[in-house]
Amino acid sequence: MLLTSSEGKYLKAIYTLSAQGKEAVTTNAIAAQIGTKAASVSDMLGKLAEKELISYKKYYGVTLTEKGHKTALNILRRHRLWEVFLVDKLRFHWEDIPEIAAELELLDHPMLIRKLDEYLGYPKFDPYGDPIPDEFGDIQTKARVPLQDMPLEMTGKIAAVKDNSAAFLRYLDKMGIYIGARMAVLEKVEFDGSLELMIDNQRKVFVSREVAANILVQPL
Amino acid sequence: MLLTSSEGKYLKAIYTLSAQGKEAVTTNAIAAQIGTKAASVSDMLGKLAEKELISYKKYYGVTLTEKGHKTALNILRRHRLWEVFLVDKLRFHWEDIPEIAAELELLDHPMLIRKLDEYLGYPKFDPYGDPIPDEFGDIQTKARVPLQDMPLEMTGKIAAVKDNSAAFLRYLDKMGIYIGARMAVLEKVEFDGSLELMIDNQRKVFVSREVAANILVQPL
DNA sequence: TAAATGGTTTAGGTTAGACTAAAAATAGTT
DNA sequence: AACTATTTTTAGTCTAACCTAAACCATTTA
Repeated sequence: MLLTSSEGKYLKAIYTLSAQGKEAVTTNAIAAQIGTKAASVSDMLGKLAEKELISYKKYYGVTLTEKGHKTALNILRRHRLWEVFLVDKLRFHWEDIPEIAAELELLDHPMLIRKLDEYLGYPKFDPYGDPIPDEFGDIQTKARVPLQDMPLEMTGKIAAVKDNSAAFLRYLDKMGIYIGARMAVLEKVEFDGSLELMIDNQRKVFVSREVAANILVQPL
Repeated sequence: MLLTSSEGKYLKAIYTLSAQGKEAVTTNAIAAQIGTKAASVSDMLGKLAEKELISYKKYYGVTLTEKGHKTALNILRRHRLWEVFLVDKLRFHWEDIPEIAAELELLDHPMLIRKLDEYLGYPKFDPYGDPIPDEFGDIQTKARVPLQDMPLEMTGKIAAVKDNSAAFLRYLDKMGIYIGARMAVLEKVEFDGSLELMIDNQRKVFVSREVAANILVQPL
């Protein structure tokens, strides 16, 4: 089963969107996600359904089939492995990598990916803390709690961010918040939902409710 | 100036072919090189001429313009840097890499290539011994002599191969001939042009005239 | 329940890159 | 100088992926 790179783009978009809400993914949502028009999406959905990668009921959105799901996970695996490469080896800053990884992920060479994986030391999470599926599409999940829901005093590790935008990531950098950092919630401010954190047992940091909503913590 | 990946493919082919013979490159030669039909090549030549990447006189073949030459060298630079990555870092065998590098070279991210170059330690030659152009298109050349022309007893280093086919490379591997190996010509057999070599001051090896014709040596 | 609204699909058109078949130009041979 | 063989170009199709505009469907609102 050969995929065009465009088909891959659609599968990834559908995967991402259905990971968010549980419902069938709508045409417009896909169009917005990949920056194209709804009409083009309808076109492509027909082709993907033809190949049995999605199940598609006209006017009622799409869901991935088993086959489509596997394929999407494989693309995601490639994407996230390249992201690790870019950050760990080439020393890219994490705000710059999604664009490049989006192109690298299109290369479908199983041997290349297997060797890359080995070379990187079989990483389980990408630089944003998102899990990297293995060859079989299995994902290793860790228990994760939104930062807002962490009880006071409980320690944890920053596990992932929900928002990968450059602006947000730059902000986190400036605050010294990074994936893997130790942290604890020192105080919750009632009236605006902001939090005071202790990072690495060293630095105290204030974050707003909006920021906290985009950070996931792995309790320790 | 944005290039489609197909245009890049043509420029590289034209570059390669004009590096061989000095004449203008013919339509058929390009078609053979990139595995397409002459009619398709004619089409594309028109477009490349439009962009002033080649100078194109109908029925008389093409040559690269200054601009086209620069562009081709940049693609070649990407290709060869990725080849180094595949062999040095991912431990690919050299027969497997041209196919993968041909896809990686299509990614045009100056920053990516700059960081890759740095990460690889600014290599000057790819795994086949071919020189890697720098950012400005400058190529570092070493004095090189076809193996057949090496005088008896003179020592040298295997510098490059002219034939990158998997079959040839596999053969060299089996004979223990690799880029960088020390060698000297022990004897030249008159009637068939074959040579007896000493490799690494340890092993004696016989190679045919055909094989010798595809090996370049850097005299020491 | 009928109309308005908004999301979705269809219809038809565009572009890039390939193809085949046919026409045209070049080069070689008498 | 004309004829032939070969190479190259042109002309006309095809497909994938996109687009716009128009039609269509489902749902919400009056």
